[in-house]
Amino acid sequence: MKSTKGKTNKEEISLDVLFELSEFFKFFSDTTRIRIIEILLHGEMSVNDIADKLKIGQSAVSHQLRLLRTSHLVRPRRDGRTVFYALDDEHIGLIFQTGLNHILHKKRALP
Amino acid sequence: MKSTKGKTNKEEISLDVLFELSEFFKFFSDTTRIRIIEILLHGEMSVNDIADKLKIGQSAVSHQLRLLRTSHLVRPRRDGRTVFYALDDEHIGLIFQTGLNHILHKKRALP
DNA sequence: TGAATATATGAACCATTGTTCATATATTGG
DNA sequence: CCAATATATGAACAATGGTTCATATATTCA
Repeated sequence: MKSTKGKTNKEEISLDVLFELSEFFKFFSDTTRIRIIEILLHGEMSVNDIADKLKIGQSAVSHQLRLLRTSHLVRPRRDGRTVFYALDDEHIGLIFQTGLNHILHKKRALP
Repeated sequence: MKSTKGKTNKEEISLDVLFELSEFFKFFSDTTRIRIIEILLHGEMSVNDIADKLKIGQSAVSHQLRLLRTSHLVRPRRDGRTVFYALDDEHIGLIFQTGLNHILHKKRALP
């Protein structure tokens, strides 16, 4: 058998892919980053505005944005001296929402 | 307005929930843990068998399992001296698969 | 009960990571 | 060009996290 695309299957998942997968989830596993992601789900925003909104340093935000940018989760758009960041990956919202649903369902004790 | 359950909405998400969400994604953000989770997606398995299969120490596996058990992601079942672990949360498969699909799509350059 | 086997746990250790501080780079308006 | 503003970046630091080692606990079988 070769490939049963989609759905849950019992095929072997390579170590490489599992590693990438854990690396991918890492982006969502930090409070600052997930707050940034949540903000960007509503639309693009400048670095300073993000920092102000989260009440954390500009540098911290910039460092995290670099991480996300390097991995193509966010995309910068320069307008004059301000840089606006937006989500660069359509799947991010889905991952975020899937996790969020889990948390909320658990909280409300809904199976 | 009170609550628009489900789907994507633009309601405020509390800091607490965002924190919990990042904590939840943390379980998937380590190679060892995600490999354990992947194994358990196929069904329950004993601690030693997991360690053997992953070729890592029994202690390391046990430590990670405790973490997952404490957070109710896995559930132990004792049979004699061996303890079998199984996934204890129906949403785990969904999260895993959602992330996996993202990785695979990205790899195959399918938008 | 005592040896053997399976799992759990605590402490120590090293690596990773997120923040801060200082500073560099970039852009605009005067 | 110069001052002001916005963002980026490197180094240092503290905290967190995952593994290992040694040992404890639990269970079965002879």
